[in-house]
Amino acid sequence: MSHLDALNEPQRQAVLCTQGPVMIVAGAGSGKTRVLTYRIAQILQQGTDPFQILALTFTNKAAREMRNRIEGIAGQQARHLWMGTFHSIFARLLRGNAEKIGYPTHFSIYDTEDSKSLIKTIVAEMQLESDLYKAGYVYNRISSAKNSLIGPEQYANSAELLAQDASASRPHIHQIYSAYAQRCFRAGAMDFDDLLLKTYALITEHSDVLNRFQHQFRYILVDEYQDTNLAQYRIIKMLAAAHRNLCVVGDDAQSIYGFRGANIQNILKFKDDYPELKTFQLEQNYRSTGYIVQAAGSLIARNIHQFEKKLWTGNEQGAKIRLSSAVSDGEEGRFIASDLMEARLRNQLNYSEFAILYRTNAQSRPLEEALRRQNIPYRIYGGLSFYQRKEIKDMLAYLRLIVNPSDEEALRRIINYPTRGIGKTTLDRLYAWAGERNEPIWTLLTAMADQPTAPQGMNKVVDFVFMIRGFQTMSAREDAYQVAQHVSKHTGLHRLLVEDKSVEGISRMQNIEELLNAIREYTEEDEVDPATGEVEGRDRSLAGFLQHVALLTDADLDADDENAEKVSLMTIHQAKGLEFSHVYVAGLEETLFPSSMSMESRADLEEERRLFYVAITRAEKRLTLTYAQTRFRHGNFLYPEPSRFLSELDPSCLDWQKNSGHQAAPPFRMGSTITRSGSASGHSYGNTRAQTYGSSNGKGSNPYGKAVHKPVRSQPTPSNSEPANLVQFEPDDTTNLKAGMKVLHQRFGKGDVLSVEGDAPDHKATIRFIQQGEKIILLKFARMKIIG
DNA sequence: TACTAAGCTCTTTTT
DNA sequence: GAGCTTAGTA
Repeated sequence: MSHLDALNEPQRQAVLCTQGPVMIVAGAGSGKTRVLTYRIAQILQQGTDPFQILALTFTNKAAREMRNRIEGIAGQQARHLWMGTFHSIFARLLRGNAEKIGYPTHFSIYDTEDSKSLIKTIVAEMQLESDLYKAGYVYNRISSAKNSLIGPEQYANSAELLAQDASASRPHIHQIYSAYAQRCFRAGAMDFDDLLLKTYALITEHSDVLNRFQHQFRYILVDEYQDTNLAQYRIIKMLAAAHRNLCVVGDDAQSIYGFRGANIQNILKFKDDYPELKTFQLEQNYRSTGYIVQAAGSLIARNIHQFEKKLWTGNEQGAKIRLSSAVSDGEEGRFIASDLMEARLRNQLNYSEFAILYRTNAQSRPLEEALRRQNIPYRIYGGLSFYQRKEIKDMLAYLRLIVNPSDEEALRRIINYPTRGIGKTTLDRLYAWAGERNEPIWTLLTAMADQPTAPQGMNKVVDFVFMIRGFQTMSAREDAYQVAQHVSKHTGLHRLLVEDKSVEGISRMQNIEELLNAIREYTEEDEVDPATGEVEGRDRSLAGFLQHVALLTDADLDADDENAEKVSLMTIHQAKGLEFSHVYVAGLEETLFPSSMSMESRADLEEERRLFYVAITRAEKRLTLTYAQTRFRHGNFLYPEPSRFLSELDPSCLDWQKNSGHQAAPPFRMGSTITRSGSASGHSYGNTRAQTYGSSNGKGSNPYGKAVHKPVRSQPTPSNSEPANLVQFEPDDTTNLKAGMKVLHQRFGKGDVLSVEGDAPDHKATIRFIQQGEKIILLKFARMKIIG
């Protein structure tokens, strides 16, 4: 048992105590993954069949990493562990028992986009006001109901929920929910939440199934237990009921998924369910330097709802946490980029040892711009994932339809794409018929196709049916790659993309090719499927691939890219579980972090604080916090205060950078300062009244384009920081950036200095600038579409 | 029916 | 800034 030497005493105990209910409270950086892997290895060494061990994580990445590490200790048998995300493991359990709850074996999995699209059609069909019943809102409502195991009937019978909806003047949510559930069922489709909800239904309604699982899984381990919701909690509890060898690992201080239904009480109250529980606390942080651990501790101590614990480290004290303010979001990016560059050269570091973290995905843009300008390679996580791109979803929709022709979202997507003359009126008729009979549209379509002559106006539709049927016959014989390639050619999808010679078109084509490659690799390689945990007897059919792909996320895509020399950019949520030598956290501003949506309730604010805690504890050696005094968001300039969280950190851990060198940007460059301070240093603008130049559409007095006045939200303290004469200038499509600048010159006189960094002559531009006396200060231009 | 341009909205985190 | 809707045209 020599490998256990690598563990400290609490870790060792947690590993060796394999029997009965166990809770491991593992502080940030305390070696949680290590304990989990050694524990599983330990259970295997006691002679347990890997098939009897169930290990649940929240991300494929965590599962994959753990499997690899266990394989390193315990060898090949690690491949047969039931290890994966809640969603993928439950999907696998559901596949095997789908018919018991009335679903086809190859049920589809709707992603958020599919779900919202379906909700939108239902709202339209029910003739409800689409402003009130916005898809996102309704989806969240339904999702949180499902996460609390509330089905449509229970929803309709819950006085509390109905009252909530009524007071939000959206009384029809329960009807939408009911229709939505019906339509998903009719389509043989489950959304993400259904994977939990239906698993729960399966094991509560079919005791034989529950029994089988209960006896199969002698050992159950759950990672990130603080992020489980009610559905997950109940399912785990039922599965563990026979053997009671349940081990949960988590850190209440890192519970950051409340918005997704995660209930921190699951970990705080875990002992109530298991009185014989053994608890192990891992409090020694191996990851970070002293100041970082201390600052993190001082922050999280402000939260009331948590376990009593003291995180400590034996590591050296290290450097203090640096705190820096920038004049604008662009300046913030430039500061980070140049600081990063300098630190890298001075300390001989690899780019991959740096991460830039932020609260919202939208913050990545100015950061990316700054990095590109300095030629710093970066990898950005999140945003549009590969599998959410339009062309990929189109292709997948064909494949989904082949496997499950009832899948109405897939059908809707591609029945007329590429266009084949099946227009809106035709579709409306089909939907109406299907609705009347409550049958999948496909049933209707095949009925039409099997008649000797097609009904009026349905010839094209019948052609479509025969095409899909042809694909189906093929997929019975060939593997996924063959089918996909055939589909790409015979639907016209391929031709459509090849003909598009624009930059976007070419990249779309490349994406399709990448998808085909991924499919081929899937059919050939022998690696463990991270989404299903299967390797031998792996399903190489189309159905297998779709199952595999439905639950992948962006973070899973290019695992081989992981060691590339690139700076990582991601939201803090995505950074959970990761660590970096040098970390920047950008955008520490009130209303952004904490988010304005989380400032109402104490619980929400505590979650934001935990999120900041997660951000801080990602850093090993050096942590830099930044905020901007001006932020351009969604077409408006904001003037946020520094985040309250900054003042919650133990000041003895902080090193305030006195705005060194970054206070006053040189004039006439993008991102120039907009502050109008009454004091000595600032600029003074004579005219504070907003002006609008030009008229609309090039047809009026201004032949070059139009200018739109944007109302400016001023700071509560009106004494400073209010931009004067903010104008947005939008050249029309015949005007490129240079021409746009020329227009500005003409309008404001030759003496005015106006320039942009870089050159983008092929781009349509949105230009924002202010007039300062006789001068124009360019604040920002944003590249838009490339002109033909 | 298909395509394009213009207009409007809203602003968090994700398996 | 992007996604979606609407209006207008071929």
